[in-house]
Amino acid sequence: MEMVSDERGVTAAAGTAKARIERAALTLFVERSIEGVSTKSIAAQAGVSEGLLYRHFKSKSDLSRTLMKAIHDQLTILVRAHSGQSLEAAVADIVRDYAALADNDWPLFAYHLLYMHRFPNLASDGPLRAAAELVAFNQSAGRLPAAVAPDLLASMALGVVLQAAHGKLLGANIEALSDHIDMFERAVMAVLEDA
Amino acid sequence: MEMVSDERGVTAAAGTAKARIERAALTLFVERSIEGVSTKSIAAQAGVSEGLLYRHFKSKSDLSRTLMKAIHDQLTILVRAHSGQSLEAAVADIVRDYAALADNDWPLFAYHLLYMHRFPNLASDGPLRAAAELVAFNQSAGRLPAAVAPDLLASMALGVVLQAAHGKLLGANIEALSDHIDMFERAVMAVLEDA
DNA sequence: GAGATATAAGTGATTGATCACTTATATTGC
DNA sequence: GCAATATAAGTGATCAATCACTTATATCTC
Repeated sequence: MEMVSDERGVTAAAGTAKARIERAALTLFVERSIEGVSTKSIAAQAGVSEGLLYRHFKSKSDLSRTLMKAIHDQLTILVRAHSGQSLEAAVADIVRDYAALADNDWPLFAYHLLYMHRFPNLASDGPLRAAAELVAFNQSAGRLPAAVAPDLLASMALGVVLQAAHGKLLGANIEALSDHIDMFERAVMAVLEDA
Repeated sequence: MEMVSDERGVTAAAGTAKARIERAALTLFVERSIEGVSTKSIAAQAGVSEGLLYRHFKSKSDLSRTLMKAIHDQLTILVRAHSGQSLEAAVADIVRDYAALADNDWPLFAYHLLYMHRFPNLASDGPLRAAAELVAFNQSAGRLPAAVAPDLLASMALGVVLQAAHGKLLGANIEALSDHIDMFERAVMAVLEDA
């Protein structure tokens, strides 16, 4: 059973009813907010009955949490994957992978961008925490000024990329984030070193 | 009739039923999302009847839009107010005022941070647009590199501060944004000049 | 491998609760 | 005594979730 994580599915096998439900929910949640979307409309968009939704998820809240955990864990792994390199290389890789993920599955990325704050339980181990650890390591190695709290500095650095993504949400003329990764990398490094 | 914009009211006179409704709505919207809050619960939190809500606002949607326009316009004016100075001075003033507004009325600021994307009609004239114009002016004057799209660069610069605010929402150890304005200013300038 | 039995996938009608909003009535300040 | 301000009691619609039931797919027994 092939596991995918692209336009066709989040964690379930592509094409299955469960994957169609997840994709429909994701799209509608981003368009109209989580609470603003009914289980009936999710089922209609997925082309399944409303009852089936409850065979695969115990509640609408379970569905929304499952989707968030999928992208949240994906982003966390993405940040941690580049910890064993020089800071410049790590930042370049993380920025590139962030942009690629956003471009390859914008609804999933936008879902995390918009609604992560509704899942505070997940925040204790997420991409922000992973980035803060990367900052702290480079501070203790003397490669970054140690005066700033690591999680705050990580927030500011990530904010450069995330707010550009937010601009795309609001209709700014940004097609693909990947078109700007060199600039993002320079800006992130500038924040880390000059703040 | 005194107009206020602090913990006790957004645009209405302090202490009036209308102001209490606005403040209750704001608090609940930030806690539970706009669609996740009922008119009944807003009225209960404000200590008024549900019907009274409809004497002051024609709908729940009107109420949420009124609140958003209030903070949106306030932020726009804040950015435009500092356009006639040197770039360094403008950035310092804007960062200071942003942080002060966030600290003085966190629910109102958080409301803008969280739900602005649900009001795309307002985006054409907002703080992001005002910041983009400031960037464009400094680019044409040769004080900033002209290679980057102004709205994208403005997004990235604002993102430094806004993502720090987001960190506070997720429970990071940030008490007051105003405690970090010098660092924010340095980071914003670094993004603008090095990106 | 055929028949029997179990399990998973799927349906759509229905539930009580809650939704945004309205109407009829009361109270207030001048 | 009259507006303006407020309230409580409603309205039909829609909500998330569950229900009894059907169909398809395994798994087991011999």
